[in-house]
Amino acid sequence: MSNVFFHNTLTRKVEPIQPSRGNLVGMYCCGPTVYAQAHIGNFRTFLSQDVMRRTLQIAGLKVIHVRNVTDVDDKTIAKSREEGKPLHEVTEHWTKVFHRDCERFNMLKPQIEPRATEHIQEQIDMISTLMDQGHAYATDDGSVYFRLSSFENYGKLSRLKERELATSAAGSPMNDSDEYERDSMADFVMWKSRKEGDGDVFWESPWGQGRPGWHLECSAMAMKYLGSNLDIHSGGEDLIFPHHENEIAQSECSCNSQFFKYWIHCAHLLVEGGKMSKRLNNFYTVDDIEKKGFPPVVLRYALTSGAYRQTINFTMDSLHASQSALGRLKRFSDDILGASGFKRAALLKAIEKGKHLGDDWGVFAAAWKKLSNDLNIPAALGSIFTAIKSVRIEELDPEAAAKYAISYHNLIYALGYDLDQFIAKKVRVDAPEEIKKLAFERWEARQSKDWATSDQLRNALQKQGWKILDKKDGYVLEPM
RNA sequence: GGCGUGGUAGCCAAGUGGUAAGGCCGAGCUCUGCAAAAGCUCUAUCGCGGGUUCGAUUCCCGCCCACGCCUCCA
Repeated sequence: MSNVFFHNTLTRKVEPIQPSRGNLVGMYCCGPTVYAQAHIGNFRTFLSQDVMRRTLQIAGLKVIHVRNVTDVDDKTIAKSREEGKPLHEVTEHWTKVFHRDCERFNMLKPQIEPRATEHIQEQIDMISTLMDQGHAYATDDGSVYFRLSSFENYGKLSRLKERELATSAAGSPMNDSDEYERDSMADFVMWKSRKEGDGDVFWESPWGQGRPGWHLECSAMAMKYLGSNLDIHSGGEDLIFPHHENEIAQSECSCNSQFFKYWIHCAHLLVEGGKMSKRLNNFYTVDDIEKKGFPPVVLRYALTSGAYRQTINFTMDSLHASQSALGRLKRFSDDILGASGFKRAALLKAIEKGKHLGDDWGVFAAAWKKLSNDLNIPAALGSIFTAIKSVRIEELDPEAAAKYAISYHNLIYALGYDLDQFIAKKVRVDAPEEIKKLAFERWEARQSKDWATSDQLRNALQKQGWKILDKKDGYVLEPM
């Protein structure tokens, strides 16, 4: 039994994570649809999953992380037609952008990143199995639907009753659609027959040309890569219904056993109090935030510092607050590393390689307890700041400092903050010669105790956007 | 209409049946030639009205407000 607890949507309870095989945890995350750059709301979820994985790792578990790339669906096809480019060209491009963004966020790479278009056969096979069992049926146009009435457990995740499905959302396209000949309005599509709008995007199947429905890819790929480690499945809360519900239906019918034990869902992100939308001009990507002067690590802090099951409200204020708070975390890191003789990169590498602490958390025990209890990051951060305040670094010998450094950096690793990126932001801008010259002149004036000249030069520098920080034996220039 | 979440200090945000973590901002102090930076200290009675209880912010009932979902969506 591990000492990590997560909230399971299936049971609506916080449960200890118990892998199905040894200490190996299979974790499947619904990944991006690659038709545009992922926005910060998408990343809120991906970052939570990253912290989840890191936390499991720190707890001593080995995680197999699978995150799919949806590279064929209505949106990707629409985009490719709009741009007049082949589908794979569009999806390749946005996949690369996604990977670059993940890297800048310091996210761990999933060991496996399967793409929908590379698993068409697996998906067709799954449909065939379901057809054979009577769980699916083909329509005259060559589409295949899942027969909802054939799966009595349908709705167990979202707790929707089947009859609510057909009657809810009055006036929605689902209800007045007469395009499909389904047995029941709630039946969902697994194979979509080729339409004119699909262009040259289609595959051959026993039911004719077409393409897989969206829900199918996750079922097929999760089974393929985590067949015997169906532990954690996670995604945004909007996926609970219908996506995950449909995945469960397909998968459990096709293999006759439980499809994933723990379902973990991340709440959405609001921007300035409302839903993010292009129309309101509050639709941000990492690039947008960086252009405003905040490195990805600051954005990471802002996006993860709320509890993952709670809606968070993203604002510019929250970025400023994140930056200041992160500064404190970084300074403690610098100081404790200095006292212990460790180097940050090397220490984090060792932690990543599996040198986890066990129970020896010292003053950081409370923080770890909160983090491992359903990823209560805000509470964990609170404990970290309290702990930091209690440590008198100047009184520590290197051995004691090393203990603090190790436990502290285990938490930093779990939270995934790239503190070096934070430093880099300040140093990134090298001062122009002219500014350096002024600063040097000021330093000389100070040396000769010419305070008037010194203050005058400091003002001049400030006017040009440069802050000067005096040190014991010199000074540092910072852009303001 | 159905489902759900939330209303805690200027802002953000944890939490608990016994008189409220933390962060940001602000103020004061220390340091400094003065500043800046940094460090330390300080700042709430938990939407409203009832009820249960020795005692509720935390449990129950009602109300008000905000937001989200029910169609594609992290």
